[in-house]
Amino acid sequence: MPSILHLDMDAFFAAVEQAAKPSLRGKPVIVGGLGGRGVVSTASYEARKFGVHSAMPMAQARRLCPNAAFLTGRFEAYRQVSELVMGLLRELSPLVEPLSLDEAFVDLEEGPYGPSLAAAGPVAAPELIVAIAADLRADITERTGLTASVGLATSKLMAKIASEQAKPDGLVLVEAGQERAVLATMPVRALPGVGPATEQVLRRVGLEKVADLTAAGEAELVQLLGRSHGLGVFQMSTGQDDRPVVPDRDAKSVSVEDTFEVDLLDRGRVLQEIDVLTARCVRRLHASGRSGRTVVLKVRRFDFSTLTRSETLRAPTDDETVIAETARRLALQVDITGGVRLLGVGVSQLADFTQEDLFAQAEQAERAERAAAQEVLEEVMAEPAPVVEEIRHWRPGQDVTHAQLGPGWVQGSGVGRVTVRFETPQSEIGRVRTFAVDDPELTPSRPQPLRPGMVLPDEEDED
DNA sequence: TCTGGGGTCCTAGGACCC
DNA sequence: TCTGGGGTCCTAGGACCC
Repeated sequence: MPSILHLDMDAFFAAVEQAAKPSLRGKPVIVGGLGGRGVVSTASYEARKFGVHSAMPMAQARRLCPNAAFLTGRFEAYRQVSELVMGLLRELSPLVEPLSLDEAFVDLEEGPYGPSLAAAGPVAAPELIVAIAADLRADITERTGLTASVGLATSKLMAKIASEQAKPDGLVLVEAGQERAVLATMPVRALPGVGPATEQVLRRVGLEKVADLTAAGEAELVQLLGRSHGLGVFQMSTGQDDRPVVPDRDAKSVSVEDTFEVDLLDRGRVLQEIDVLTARCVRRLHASGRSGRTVVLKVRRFDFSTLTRSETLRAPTDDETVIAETARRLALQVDITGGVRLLGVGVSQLADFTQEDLFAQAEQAERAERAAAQEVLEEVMAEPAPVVEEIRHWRPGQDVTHAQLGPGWVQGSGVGRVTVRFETPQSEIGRVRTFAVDDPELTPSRPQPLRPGMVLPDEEDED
């Protein structure tokens, strides 16, 4: 009996922007990194008509759809909506497994509708579950103004494939027993876990449709893709998937990274940026109340070649100094000739406690070991850090409030000016005004709720 | 047109231990 | 003495997902 639901919000980030900004409704909206090296995070359906899609370089998106609104992400707003939606899902079952801000699995069998579903029998159960899902979709739209697509099936695999088929703003049920028939004619890429590399391997031997995979058999797929992946792909091709819906999965790593507008050329700058990244990483670590034992440094060079260097400490830590020193030490092992495009700092092997003096002695010992390496660092770091000029910069899409004119959002800025449109989710299309970038009456602000009564999650969730 | 940021899982080799 | 076999940990890289 189908009891797994997969929910996917339609063009989520872009849809939140359109809900929040009346002037953008019905217009192409593109959310992503706006710098020279940015990529598209989400494109609204209006923008997709121009060929714009996720992960596309922003420069290309601008050429394809020059009249779109280009906005940076407002994750606080997305998180608000996400929490509301996840809350609605949890009313259907305790078994809710979020995959991202805009996607989740739900196992309805374990929720209040479970008994009715079990009792309904093969004919009535599908009708009941479709009714439940239809209510859910209506609920989401009423509470957020956004649309969601839903897939219903007997497994996570099929529910996810069904929701993909349902997009946008739809609902698809795969009835029990129909799994293989639904999959058979789909391209292999439709299977989650089959990406460009796997697709190529399969295509080389003439496997293009999911039915081809089943026909090829387990042994051949294992040969082509390795044991784990091969088995998985074969199982999926037959529509078999008994993975449970698992709520509250703990994160296994915390990491931050930054791509620079211009490649970093000297090691001093690299080390400096590592400190900045470490501070951000540690903030997130603290917020989650955890500590980690392995420190990972990621470096992407000018030619896009990417490498990682890691070091496992004797005990978990959440100490910024320890993590920064470890990451710096790792950085000294990397050849940066030609320039560094991206740096990342991460922590894995997370432990569930916040470190107090439990491991203080171990830390002491490590400090001693590090002293020598530190001396080397000091030399490299001898040059003074350039003063970062603290100019307030306004990013398109950002929420602001004007002391007289109230809430609005940044449409654009440049040559000392910032343009703001004064509108809110409930207002009419607002008017545009231009200010000096340092106008004291203009301040950044928190997102407006999409609906009057919409509950705001706690502020300190940060980052 | 040069390619984000946050993750997960898997593989494989070498160290190390019994 | 001329060569094991398994288990676990660490490190690095790659595929994939949203």
